[in-house]
Amino acid sequence: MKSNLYERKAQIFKALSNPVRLEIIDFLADGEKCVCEIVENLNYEQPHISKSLIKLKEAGLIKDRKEGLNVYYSLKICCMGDFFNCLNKILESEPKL
Amino acid sequence: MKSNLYERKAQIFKALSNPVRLEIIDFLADGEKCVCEIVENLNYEQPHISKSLIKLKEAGLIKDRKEGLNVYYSLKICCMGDFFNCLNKILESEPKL
DNA sequence: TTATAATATTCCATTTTTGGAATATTGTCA
DNA sequence: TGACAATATTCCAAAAATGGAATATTATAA
Repeated sequence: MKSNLYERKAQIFKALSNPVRLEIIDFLADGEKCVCEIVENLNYEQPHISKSLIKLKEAGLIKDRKEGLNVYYSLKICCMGDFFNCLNKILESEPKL
Repeated sequence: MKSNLYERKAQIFKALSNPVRLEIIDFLADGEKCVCEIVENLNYEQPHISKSLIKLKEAGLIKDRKEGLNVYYSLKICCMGDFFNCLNKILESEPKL
């Protein structure tokens, strides 16, 4: 396996290594959302959300679709759900958080 | 879902967000290895490997077992393999790396 | 054209990560 | 005990991430 493949994977995990971005991913698991919906539902400033979305998109984890003034984001990687479910199970049974 | 659960998950992804640590995880997928084997097989300085292992251990991704002078590390999270396989498939079919 | 709503970008100070180099710790054996 | 092998720790400067605040861009509608 090539070194740049590790770099690429590291980029994906780096995009996921932030609580705000994880919360966004979780929210998008419900289906496509526009930025305004994300801003309304999660409690962060709009520029913060916007920057987070861009980082997730650069990593290839989400994709966007423009429609008029709105930009809709949705998940792009299918296997994320399984991994997150597994992590959740492990974390729920963790002795101390 | 609680905020500290996102923090905890972010910690896990942060531990995975580095090419050297991903290479170590890959090497450990083969089974338990001592630090010396890891140092011999991957081309990094021993202190670098040691620090990487500790970060992975703190995140709860690997565990260690001491035996004499040696310390053996092994993977602790089962579902990682599936997710990595899925990521590999996606990355292999990516237009440009 | 102008105002406005939705989203993105820039700037910036603070914190965190990174990886190299030197050194410390620990266990074993003679 | 003393030497040595395996591993961990500390120190440090450079690089990157973080998140707040202000501002810019873009599309639409009046």
